[in-house]
Amino acid sequence: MRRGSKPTCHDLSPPRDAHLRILAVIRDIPAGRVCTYGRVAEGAGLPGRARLVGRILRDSPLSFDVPWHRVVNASGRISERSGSGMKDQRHLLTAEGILFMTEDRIDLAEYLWEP
DNA sequence: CGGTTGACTGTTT
DNA sequence: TAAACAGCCAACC
Repeated sequence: MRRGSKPTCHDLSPPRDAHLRILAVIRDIPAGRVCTYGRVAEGAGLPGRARLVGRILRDSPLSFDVPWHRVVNASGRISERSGSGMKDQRHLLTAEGILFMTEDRIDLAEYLWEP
């Protein structure tokens, strides 16, 4: 390896590393449970950055490999987005045995998983 | 380089 | 219970 000069990908933590940690946390959410954006961020060592979690699920192609549908907002609702993946998310959660408390709300007291 | 945006959240009306 | 507000910060003009 060339000694020199170039910083490499293992030095400190570029934003990129934060993305991977967030995806790693989401990957650990067990079936039949959910986690909130804020808790995922916290579990990744990034307190207060819930929006970053949402951004990554929206932008990163790697999000296809994690149970993205188990991430809901702090109100126990599915966050709105440009497309209509919302209905799919609800269907996936229901298929895992999660029951909705009301038309659009999940009971976090029962299903919330914490990293 | 500065303003806008947004799969968010806790607090305050 | 619900809406409005303020704080948040990386990505994107």
